[in-house]
Amino acid sequence: MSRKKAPKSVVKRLPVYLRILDNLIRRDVEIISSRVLSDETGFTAEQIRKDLAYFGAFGTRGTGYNTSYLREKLLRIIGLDKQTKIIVIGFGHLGKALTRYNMNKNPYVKIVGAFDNDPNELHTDIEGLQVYSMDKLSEVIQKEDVKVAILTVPAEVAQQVVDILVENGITAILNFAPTKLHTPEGVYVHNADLTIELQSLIYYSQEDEGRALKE
Amino acid sequence: MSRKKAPKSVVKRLPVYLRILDNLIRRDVEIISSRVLSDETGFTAEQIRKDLAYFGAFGTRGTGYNTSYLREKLLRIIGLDKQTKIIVIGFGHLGKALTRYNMNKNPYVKIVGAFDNDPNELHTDIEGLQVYSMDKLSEVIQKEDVKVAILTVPAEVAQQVVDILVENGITAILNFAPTKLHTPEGVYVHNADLTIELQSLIYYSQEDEGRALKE
DNA sequence: CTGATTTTGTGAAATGTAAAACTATATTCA
DNA sequence: TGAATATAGTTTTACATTTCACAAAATCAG
Repeated sequence: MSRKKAPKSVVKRLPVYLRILDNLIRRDVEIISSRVLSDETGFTAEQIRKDLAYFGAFGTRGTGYNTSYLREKLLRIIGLDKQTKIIVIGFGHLGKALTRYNMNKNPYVKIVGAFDNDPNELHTDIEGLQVYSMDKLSEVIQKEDVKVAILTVPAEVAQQVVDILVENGITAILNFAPTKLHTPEGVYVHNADLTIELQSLIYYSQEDEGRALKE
Repeated sequence: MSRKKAPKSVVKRLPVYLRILDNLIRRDVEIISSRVLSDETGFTAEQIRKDLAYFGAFGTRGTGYNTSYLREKLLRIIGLDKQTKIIVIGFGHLGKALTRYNMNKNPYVKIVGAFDNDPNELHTDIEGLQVYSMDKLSEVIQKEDVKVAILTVPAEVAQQVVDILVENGITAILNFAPTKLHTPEGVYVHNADLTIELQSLIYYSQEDEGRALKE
């Protein structure tokens, strides 16, 4: 039976389920119900079951889900069953912090290179990390067959860098540059614009949301 | 005439409009149509008009929007007409990078303090920034009357820190800790979980999204 | 000044997403 | 063994958001 394409909102929840499963397995929990997953994640049990149903039937009625089995399935669905190669472009403070973060906390990905224009940034104290000058970008992407890039360059040069990325086969970009990127069909961009996150947060920080009303 | 509460999706777009307006004003553009705003933002013109309609009628039919006027209105709606005080909790690499980023790029906010447990992190080369030990948290929040916090502490201590934040009147949290936070009604949490962003990106990086289908 | 044009603002329709209700299947225990 | 219980999977309903279509208002051309 054929299923519909999973909406973005569903895909965003899969890594949350995965993380919870990792925690449960570490605590030797073998079976978990959608009800308990609901408590752990904050999503409703119905939603969790529905989300998983986009990809198959992984549970046992009357019992629940086997944590290890469901984890394996999720890894495969998300695409983490094989290690994903990633590059970081823009190696300022943010780029460095993100690189460190992922190398320490994210076993499913491997950062195969960082890139910066500024020669001062071309050496690093991060162990096992190759830092290249920007003109090595095409070469490394092709040689390592990289599909995913994290972008932390200044807004002014972001589009120009993205054009190179796309040209060399990058298909997904996590964009921290505060600008809209233009990409062809088939290249997925997720904007992680910290200024926008913060500003929308400030909206909600004000008790007087009544300013949104007029009479 | 009374308007409905603006949905989250609308609030998330307001800062995008604001950024475009800032750029236009810098280029001395005085009038802008929803059509051109659409080109700049990637959102449809209808959506932009509808978004703005949640808060009032700011344009002139037949002409468009006055950039300076709309900017003033948006600043007021978002809550950026007065400078917002912010604290950063967790002053590791990510906390430092975010602090620097906001101090350099975000004129609408002021970071009034950073906090960390580790004494090594309590001095900084960031000019004009106060770094405190964690036990000063309550005191500073109350003295400065802070409402917004950026959280970059380890997952294990995140909830415990959040409890202190809430207790002292913080109403909005930008959470980078990879864990679900429990907060009372009225406290807004935005999760900026970089691992989850990256993993959902990897899902889309795979040409074969057909794995989402079964036959 | 009048008709054509532009562009906003808004009610209605369509779409997408989440929640609820229901059905099917497995387990447990008397 | 079989009734009661638990829980996944599916269908239906409700809700939220976006898109569409058009009326209202301003501008412009002659």
